[in-house]
Amino acid sequence: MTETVQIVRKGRKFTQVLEGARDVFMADGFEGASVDDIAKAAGVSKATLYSYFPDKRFLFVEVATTECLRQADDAIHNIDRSAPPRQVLFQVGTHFLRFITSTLGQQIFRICVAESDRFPDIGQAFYASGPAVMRREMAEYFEQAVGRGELQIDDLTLAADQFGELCKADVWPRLMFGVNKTVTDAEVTRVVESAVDMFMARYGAQ
Amino acid sequence: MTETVQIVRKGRKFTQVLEGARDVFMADGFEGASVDDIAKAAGVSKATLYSYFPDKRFLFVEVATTECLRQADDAIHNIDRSAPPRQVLFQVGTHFLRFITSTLGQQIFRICVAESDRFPDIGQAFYASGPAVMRREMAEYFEQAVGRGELQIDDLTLAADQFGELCKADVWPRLMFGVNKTVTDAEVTRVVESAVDMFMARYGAQ
DNA sequence: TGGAAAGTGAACCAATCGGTTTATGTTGCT
DNA sequence: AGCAACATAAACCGATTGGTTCACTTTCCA
Repeated sequence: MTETVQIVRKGRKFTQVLEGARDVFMADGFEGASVDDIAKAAGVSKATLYSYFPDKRFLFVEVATTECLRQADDAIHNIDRSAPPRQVLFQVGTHFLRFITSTLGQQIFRICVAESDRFPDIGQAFYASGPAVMRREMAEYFEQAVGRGELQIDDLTLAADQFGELCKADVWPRLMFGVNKTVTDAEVTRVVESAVDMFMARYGAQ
Repeated sequence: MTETVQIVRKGRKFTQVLEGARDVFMADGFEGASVDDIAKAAGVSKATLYSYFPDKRFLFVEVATTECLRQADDAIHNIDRSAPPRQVLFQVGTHFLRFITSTLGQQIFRICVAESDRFPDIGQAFYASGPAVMRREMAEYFEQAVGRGELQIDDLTLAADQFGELCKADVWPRLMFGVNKTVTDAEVTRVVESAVDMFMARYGAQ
């Protein structure tokens, strides 16, 4: 029935494979990355690679989720949830925008978006370890802040999604469609500040 | 030097080719769509197809820009810019969200995002005929509304981008990553209304 | 009506890619 | 030392794809 494909996450060369895959996927995209290239970059034979992963797609999913979870962890551990909302939002927004505008963040997004309709697993795995984590974490914070009387929010998860989207304004599409190659710190700050302003105008207490 | 590739936009079968391409790209994505399939769907020989377009990519760019411009036109002609801001925003937001969540809108976005880093022309052409048009049109409207004292906005284009992003919240990523297959009218309305609320809380006069 | 332009379809080409297999090392444990 | 698990390199396979060519037919228009 439901064939559960087991990925062996241990082994002498598992990390090597994962890192090689990450680099090549990042450079060439999903279709663009050939398994031969990945094996070469990982310093591993193709046969070895296929002993760890049953499929090119599984390999990518593993890369993407690993990287997303790493980011989420990073964010969660570096943010002081007891600071005033403006400050928390600014920190979270900056961290978030920096990640999604990084080369790796861009490529993960590109590939997931492109392959999601033919290989739904890829998109769903990404959604679960990326956007969904951020939303859950933010909604949880909002709940506390509402409890403290710092914010007034009715729909917590919608508010979380809105903040995420606001942080992308302008700068992210320009990057995504190759209009710009890089983003300056000043641009990040400007967009995130404006996102915080907007968010607080709507959901700030009073 | 700069080789300007001329696309012959006239010819007995030009429209046929374009429509066949649109259908197949929509169904299979960029890599997934084979030129043979497109020719077959268009009811045209492959040789004929290649007499109109020098390249598979040019063919897609033509499809994408045509469709984006059609949408923009549609929006511009169907919106009453003299109505109160809330109403205008709601109309624009709904129209926009409906398009980007449509099958065609989704696929165009998918392909453009995926191919933009290897073929920057695709992304840039899309950006110019999609996001950039919407931003320009919105900023222009905002300027008038500010003149009438209905809105208070300092950075017109940023505000336009923010509104666009707000309309995507929640529903759009879920679609993009295959978590959901369709979107209900109720969901569209809910997200756009919330976007308008947020926008007005920040930029509404008084 | 006649000839140029446009279109056809099918064969063809060169290249790539994901994945498998095989025969041969290499590691590491006991 | 000896054995089993792991790893390698390279050949190989089948399938697909974008793009070209060519001999032939249809369409259009002066």
